[in-house]
Amino acid sequence: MPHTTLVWFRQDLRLADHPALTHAVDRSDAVVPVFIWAPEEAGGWPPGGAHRWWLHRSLQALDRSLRDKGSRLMLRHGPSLETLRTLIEETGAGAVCWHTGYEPALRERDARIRDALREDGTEVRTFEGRLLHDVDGVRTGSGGPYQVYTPFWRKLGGLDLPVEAPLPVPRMGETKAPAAWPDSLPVEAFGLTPVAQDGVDWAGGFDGTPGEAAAHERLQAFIDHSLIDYPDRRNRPDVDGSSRLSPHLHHGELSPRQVWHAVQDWIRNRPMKDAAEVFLKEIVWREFAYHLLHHFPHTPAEPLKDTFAAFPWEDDADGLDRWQRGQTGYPIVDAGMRQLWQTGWMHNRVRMIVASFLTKDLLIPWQRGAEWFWDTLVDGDLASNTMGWQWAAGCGADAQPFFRIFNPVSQGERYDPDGAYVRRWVPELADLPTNYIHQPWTAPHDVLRRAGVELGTTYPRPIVDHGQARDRALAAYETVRQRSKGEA
DNA sequence: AACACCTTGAT
DNA sequence: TCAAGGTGT
Repeated sequence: MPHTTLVWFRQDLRLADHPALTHAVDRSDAVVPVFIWAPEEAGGWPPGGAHRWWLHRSLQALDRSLRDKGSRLMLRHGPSLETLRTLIEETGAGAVCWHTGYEPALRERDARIRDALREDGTEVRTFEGRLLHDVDGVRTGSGGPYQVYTPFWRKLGGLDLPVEAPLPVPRMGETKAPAAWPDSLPVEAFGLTPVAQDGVDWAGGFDGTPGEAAAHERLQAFIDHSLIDYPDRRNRPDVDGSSRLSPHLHHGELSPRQVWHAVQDWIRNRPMKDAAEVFLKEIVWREFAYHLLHHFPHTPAEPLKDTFAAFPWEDDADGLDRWQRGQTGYPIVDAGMRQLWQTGWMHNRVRMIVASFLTKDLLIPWQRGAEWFWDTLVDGDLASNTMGWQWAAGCGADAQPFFRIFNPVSQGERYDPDGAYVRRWVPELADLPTNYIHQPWTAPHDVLRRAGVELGTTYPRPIVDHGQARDRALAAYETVRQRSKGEA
């Protein structure tokens, strides 16, 4: 039994259901929790701005929880291997443990660190703390990875997927503290909170409460009040029926095992399997995203379907800028992009609409959209972001067929029928009557005047005509479609 | 090898 | 009603 064990926290900023921490507490006299800030090791995907804002607060929350237990979180600035070695020397630790990561660059880094530490004579133990399934253990009949969701879901067992019970918070107590705590940086030293520019604080309106306690409150509130209506309300950005667990899951304040068991408990108490199944399928979509990232590690940058490597995308800098700023002239698109910028989060239905608009209406490469989301989402997750964008662009696993091009007007009318979502995020349109809220350019002059809207001045005219843009996208698709046929 | 199937749509 | 074509068994 090693005298002291380092627990290397990464995307698992919680105390409950933390196999690495539990192992360390069970198996050593002293436990030293550590978080290392080393963004340059992320292989071109360092945490984005909004993500860092969340991380800052989540680290504070974790440190508070640890202090309540007589422990504390050691904060250090990378590189990771050298930092761990320094901490081992300072604390006399004989072992290090952590949870497996799945981002390609971090996976390689972790393997290198594991080998180096073992050569030093340090015991290294890694645990599964992020997923419900074993990414190497789930294979198709022919031994390959899945590329279609439904067979993947069935293979896991659907609702009958066996999920181990989550672990309780380990009993730490003062007895597990080291004789002396090493030095730790203040979290402010990482510079994670965006600096206000021109008197405007970007993060001032960010949404959600980081930390393990808030994550559990959110989960319980969702199960108690929203789960039963989830199938109907999850697509409505105006009524907010989604779980909003994504940032908590991404940062590991909550584990998918905890979510799974909480929902299964809810099912047991009432015969409402269907609503729960729709939600748990979303949790398994997250598993699928990790399955894909693990087996196709090139996909954050390159399309999964290689015929799309030759797709005639257009690098339209002005179009990208207007999309990012929510100035496309399509209200549902602009509402989504402004919600994202102001709160660090966007409703999933709207994520699909804005992604379709960028890739189909503007023909801008999906990678530009993925990069923007990466920088602006508090839940930015390499696996989910990559899968989502490739799905929307039509070049990914189980993608929507390319010719399914979202119509931003009909999508707005269907999922924001009263225009409440648009009015909230595009306030310059707030006084427009509902029948014009999703297509202000069709409103008569006097209606616009009464609503205080002057197209081209207070709100932009559409930057593309959707009908023409749709034809252009289909023609562009035709070029790679012919190519793939010719090669076959 | 044949066959069923495939998250979220548009006209 | 239409829109391809691949995936997985």
